[in-house]
Amino acid sequence: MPTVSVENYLKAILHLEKEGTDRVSTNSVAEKVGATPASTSAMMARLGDRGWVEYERYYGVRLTEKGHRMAMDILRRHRLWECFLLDHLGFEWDQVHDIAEELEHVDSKELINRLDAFLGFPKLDPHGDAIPGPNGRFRSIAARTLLAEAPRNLDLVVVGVVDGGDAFLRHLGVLGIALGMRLTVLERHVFDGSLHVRFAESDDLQLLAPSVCERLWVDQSNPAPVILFPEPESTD
Amino acid sequence: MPTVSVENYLKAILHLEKEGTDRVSTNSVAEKVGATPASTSAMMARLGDRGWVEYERYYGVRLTEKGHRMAMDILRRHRLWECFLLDHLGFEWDQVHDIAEELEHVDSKELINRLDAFLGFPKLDPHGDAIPGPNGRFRSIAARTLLAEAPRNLDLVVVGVVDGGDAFLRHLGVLGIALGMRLTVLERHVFDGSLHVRFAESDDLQLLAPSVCERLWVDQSNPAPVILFPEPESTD
DNA sequence: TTCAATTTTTAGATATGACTAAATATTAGT
DNA sequence: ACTAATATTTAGTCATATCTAAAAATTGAA
Repeated sequence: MPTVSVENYLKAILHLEKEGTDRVSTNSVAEKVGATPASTSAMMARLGDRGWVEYERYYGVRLTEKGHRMAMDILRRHRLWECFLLDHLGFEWDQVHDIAEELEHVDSKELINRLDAFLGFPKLDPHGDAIPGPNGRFRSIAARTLLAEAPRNLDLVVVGVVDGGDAFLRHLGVLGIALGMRLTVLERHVFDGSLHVRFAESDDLQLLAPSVCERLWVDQSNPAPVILFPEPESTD
Repeated sequence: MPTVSVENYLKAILHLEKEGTDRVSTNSVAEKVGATPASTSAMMARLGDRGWVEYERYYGVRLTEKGHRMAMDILRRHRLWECFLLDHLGFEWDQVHDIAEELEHVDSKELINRLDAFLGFPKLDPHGDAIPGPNGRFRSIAARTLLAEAPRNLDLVVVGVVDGGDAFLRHLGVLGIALGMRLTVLERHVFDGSLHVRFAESDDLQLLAPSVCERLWVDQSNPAPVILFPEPESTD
């Protein structure tokens, strides 16, 4: 059973891995959790001993399967609590993060699964980020979603356009977007709903206007398998 | 800002003080929190240094005003979470305690006040125990409540009977209960709603049947002052 | 490819909170 | 009032998690 501190480090590593780097450096983790590199170095060694990360001195860490599951579970708890705080307690956007940061460490599978049900099994939190399911994987999004409504950090494929008119198709050409291209939503901007998107093939970053996002159908390019029965509780 | 451990000790001391003892012994606290007397001794000294208890070596502790407020606040958080778990997440009675025990340590006045509002400002938790208000005092119960519905651990007075018939009044005589007597509900038994009650004047313990509790009006004998505006946040 | 800059780790302290074992204070019983 | 039983504290360790300062490894630039 991990301590609060351990959970914070695992969460930080998960977030950094999502930013693309294969291995995560000690310094970047230190900065993320707000600790010194020295403390972080010690913690990385402990995480390695417990089998949550692969740690090679001087070369950073990578989450193991076990560590990844654990970090996804923390993310799940965090995002479900955010939903609750916003939808049911009437908190504002900017207030929820810190409180969810504390609630996420309350450890009870039963509690979180019931909270999930209470909230209606949401797929997205109020920031538009995907909420992992009880199996520690992101839930499949419905086949064919508008890009404007797709969760962040999922591998997506462009599968269609809403508006087949010439003007829009030409505009897509200008942007270099075509059917079948794979992409990931990195950031959803609150101001107007425009998206920062990374294209997998070219590794290009683009800012897409809402007018575009609302006219593109996307699907998951490697949907997680559907799990009918939850996995047995882990024993650690 | 107290640690989780400190909060657990304060809570234990509050509970033990409610059992009547003026000063609480180190061993009883140790047993309550599940630590050794040695660890507890060290903790009592720390709590004393921080001004949460008056601690005299070998003679036990007593909560200070500050410590009492803090402990009442923990109790408030615990009982509000219990309400939430039972009423909204569909937990069973016996499952809620352990989870509430974790949730109670999440420290955010804002969160708890909003949860309170979400739950409709309940006066009693599902065990029939009183829930402290945001000012750290038990809320006044409505003038004249049925004894059957009164919170535990409050100083009450018998102010009337529902059924003025001879048979009931004679029965009250047999039990030695009269108007004006002061009493406290110690325990509400889930089985049939019967109550263990302590009479203040005689210090007598009695088990009252539901048929009696449902026919007696009680009121608080020393109602807490009504606080219209919450106290300013404490600075420690 | 060598050496200076950067990153990361080690060494050595500190604080909290827990433990066991030993010492000491209080209390009850005669 | 004295002693045996009980309660409590002290002394000495340990584990976690943090820090600063110093040492060592890696990286990058000439």
